[in-house]
Amino acid sequence: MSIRTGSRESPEMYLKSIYQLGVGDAPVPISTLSNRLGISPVSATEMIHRMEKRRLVKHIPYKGVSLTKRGLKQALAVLRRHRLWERFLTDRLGLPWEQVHDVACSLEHSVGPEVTEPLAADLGEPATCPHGNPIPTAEGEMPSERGLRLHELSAGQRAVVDVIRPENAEILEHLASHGVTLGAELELIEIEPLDGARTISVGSKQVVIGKELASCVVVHPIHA
Amino acid sequence: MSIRTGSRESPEMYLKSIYQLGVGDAPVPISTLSNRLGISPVSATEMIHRMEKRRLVKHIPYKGVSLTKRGLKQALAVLRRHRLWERFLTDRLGLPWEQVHDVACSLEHSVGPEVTEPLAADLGEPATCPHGNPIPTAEGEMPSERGLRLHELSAGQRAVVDVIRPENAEILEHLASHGVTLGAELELIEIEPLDGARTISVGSKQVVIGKELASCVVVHPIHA
DNA sequence: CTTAGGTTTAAGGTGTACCTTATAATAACT
DNA sequence: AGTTATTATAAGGTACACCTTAAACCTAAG
Repeated sequence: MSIRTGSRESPEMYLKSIYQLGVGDAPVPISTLSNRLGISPVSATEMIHRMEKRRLVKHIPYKGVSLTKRGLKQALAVLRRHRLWERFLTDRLGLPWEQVHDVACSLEHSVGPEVTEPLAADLGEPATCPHGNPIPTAEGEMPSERGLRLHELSAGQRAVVDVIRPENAEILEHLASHGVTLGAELELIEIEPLDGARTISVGSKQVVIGKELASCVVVHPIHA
Repeated sequence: MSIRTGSRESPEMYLKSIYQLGVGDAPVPISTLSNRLGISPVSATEMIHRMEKRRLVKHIPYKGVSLTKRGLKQALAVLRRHRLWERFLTDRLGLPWEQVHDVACSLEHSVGPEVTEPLAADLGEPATCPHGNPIPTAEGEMPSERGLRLHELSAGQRAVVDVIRPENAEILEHLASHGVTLGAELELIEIEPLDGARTISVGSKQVVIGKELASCVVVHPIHA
């Protein structure tokens, strides 16, 4: 009847964020991190120090943070749990696409492999979360997830939507309302000068989305 | 991307324990509570004070704690989540009977009705947890759970096991290894003097279990 | 009615995870 | 090289949930 959960909650969020913000092996600036987590830079620095003592991250002053081998392993484990729970919530409970992310965020810290592995089995060892992101393997391998971003397309190119990231309810709803959903086929019509907003055609409609938003959409090009 | 879970974890454990330790409307002594939770009486008193401010419990000094209407409602909600997760873990993931309690203990604090109600639906609105305990309704009603305890039987009486409580892995495993499982039919053979250990026959075997342990087993008598 | 034992309050501490304000150090740009 | 902006550290605080030790208090039992 122990009561302690041993608040591994926050550090896990840091790990996940560092992993997701990291491009290649470049260290993630603490400001970027604190920004994403909605935490003051000072507090984030403190936390990073604590995590460094536990050998989860390496901090290069004035450069940023990167994950150690241990940290990476743990980050991928959290990510796996997160995405499996998302699948569970949509596939088994029928919760809507846009809502599952937040719920999965609280579930991901609550259980270990003794639950997530049977869960993965029950779900049929899915390869991706409902938003199309790949699920790390139980062994801690991340399937390559390099795709083209919508804003990297050039005018006239056709492509299919693979992933939408980050899994923010607002973003997901907005894109969905414009017809940009997983598997949707689209064509890039025009790139606006200055702002770089993209005009794309989806189905029979034409919609305009900003460059930032476009960069949330991962696609693979198809031959027109 | 909020990071705060708003540690409702511990208070919820207190609520659950108070509910489960409470017999009728008698207040639960803080020592009993602190004992169950493995926490010092001083700390428990502190927590009770905090919870009193939030109008979750009423503390009568030197008597004990009882739940307010709000506290009761919340306790039953936690219990519902707990027992639904237990069902999920056994029915859907095939985890063993004796292990699901601890896992459910961490899951029960992570999600609200937006998840547990669809979960209940998916599980077929079960009425009891895998250990036989009744699941409170979504409206916060607790189905009556008064049964006879094994130690209340007299020699010669036959009965069927309905519930085992508390859901402690050690207890569950020990009883199971003696053939005392849900639905098992048993007969009380003899009550040992002084200690009050019970000799019972289960299946074709005779086993002896202590009085304390016997009180964990809820049964309903049958006509021999 | 007194006293032993359980209960409560008080006082001081720990560790985690956040906050603000202010100062120091560095990097990067002109 | 000097200034600016970012980044880090220092100092002091809050809140939660636990801890110990010690003193005050009540209750119930002899």
